[in-house]
Amino acid sequence: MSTDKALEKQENAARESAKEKVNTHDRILEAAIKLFSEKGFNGTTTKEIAERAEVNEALIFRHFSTKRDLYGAIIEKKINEGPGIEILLENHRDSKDDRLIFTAIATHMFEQCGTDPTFMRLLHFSALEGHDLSDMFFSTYVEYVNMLIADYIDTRIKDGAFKNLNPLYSSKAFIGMIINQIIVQELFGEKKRIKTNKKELVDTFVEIFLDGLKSKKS
Amino acid sequence: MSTDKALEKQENAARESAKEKVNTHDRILEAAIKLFSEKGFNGTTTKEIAERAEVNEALIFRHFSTKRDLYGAIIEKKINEGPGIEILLENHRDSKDDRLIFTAIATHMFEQCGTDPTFMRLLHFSALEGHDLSDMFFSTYVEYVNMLIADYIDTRIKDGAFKNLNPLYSSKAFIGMIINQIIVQELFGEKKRIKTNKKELVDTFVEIFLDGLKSKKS
DNA sequence: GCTGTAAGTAAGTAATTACTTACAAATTAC
DNA sequence: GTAATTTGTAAGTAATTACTTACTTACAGC
Repeated sequence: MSTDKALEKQENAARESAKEKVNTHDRILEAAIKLFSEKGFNGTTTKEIAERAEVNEALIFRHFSTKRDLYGAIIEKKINEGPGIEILLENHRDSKDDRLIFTAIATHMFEQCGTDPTFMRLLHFSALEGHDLSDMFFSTYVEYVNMLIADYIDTRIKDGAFKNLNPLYSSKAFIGMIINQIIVQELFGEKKRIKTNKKELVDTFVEIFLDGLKSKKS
Repeated sequence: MSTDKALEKQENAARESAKEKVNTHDRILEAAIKLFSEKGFNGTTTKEIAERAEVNEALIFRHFSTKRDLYGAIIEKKINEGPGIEILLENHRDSKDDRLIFTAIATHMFEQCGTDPTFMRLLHFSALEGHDLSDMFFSTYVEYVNMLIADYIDTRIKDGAFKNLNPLYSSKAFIGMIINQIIVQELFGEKKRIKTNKKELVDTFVEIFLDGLKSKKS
């Protein structure tokens, strides 16, 4: 019996250390991210979140005073993660290999959204449902990335490599191609119905974009 | 007094005929479209709809057996309205004036979404919230328009005017530029924060797209 | 061992939800 | 004119919602 009890205690300790490592706070956050991204703020109940996090519902309100607070914490967390596209541009900026750079950007965005489809949904839900932090969410990702790319295009115009088009609008053209494809795939479920050759798609986008931008001289 | 009463009756009749012309059914639909597009399915209550439509809440359930039914009716209505882009293509198809055609398409899409911003929001909400008819909604608009444009591009490739790129992916590139801009404007509220020169934007998009597609010979 | 604090829980609350019912008024059919 | 049918309404229902409360358990510091 004493061995039984000792074993049980050991097991409990092990389970607890494993469970406690991923603490309650994070478990709630994780569950909420999943659910909010699937069904939006209004479509998700605190009861569901509690069940998914395997946590008593009352605990949610110890950690986050309000459901909206929890939502805000999630958006803030995602904002702090950042887009992670700067590195790509920084790494290849000096090479001035436009095809390489824009292919890398497109591929990166597709991969990021492919591995974490919750993100796009969360971003869109927050915009549609009009969350307070939605603007920050948006400017951290959409506007920021837009600015980075516009900046690169601007230098290439000054190099004489690109036509003298509005760099911001040109950037929007490129991002638009990619983001819209991601939206169509992830939000509207095209992914499940139509098979897309991602490499050919990216190549087509980059080809059109670069040939569209290149100055006539070249 | 009799004149008063007669006048009152006349007024009532006039008001009623004016109000009845826009019958209860349509008033409910109209109010629901507005609200669902603003706050989504889960964010909208039947009480709100009734208030906005100036109709007793119970009447909603006489006309639509369920809240979800009402939502379905709205989507179906929007589906039947159609995108209205075929005419543009049909009108200019034989001119083979690519710049004219694609400028017309872009302008048309911007204008349509600018005058009825409810539509884009409704489309997105239905996709995110996973409504049954969302797929049809999507294929009627997004896939259909995509196909029309891909078709035109295909003929231009066969004319030797465009490079031999995948027509569907090329079409996606063009639509992506525009739709993403509309989403950013209407859903994420860029419209209110940043002033965009719509003409320059459209010209930039068309310039990039066409020069990107044009075969080298020309 | 005792005490103060944090973690966890079961039960409940008031408000809101989609939807119903039972009834009155108006309109139409004959 | 009256019967039938449609149109409108006030009040209610059961279920669900976000959030609370009052209580127990686990653990840390001394």
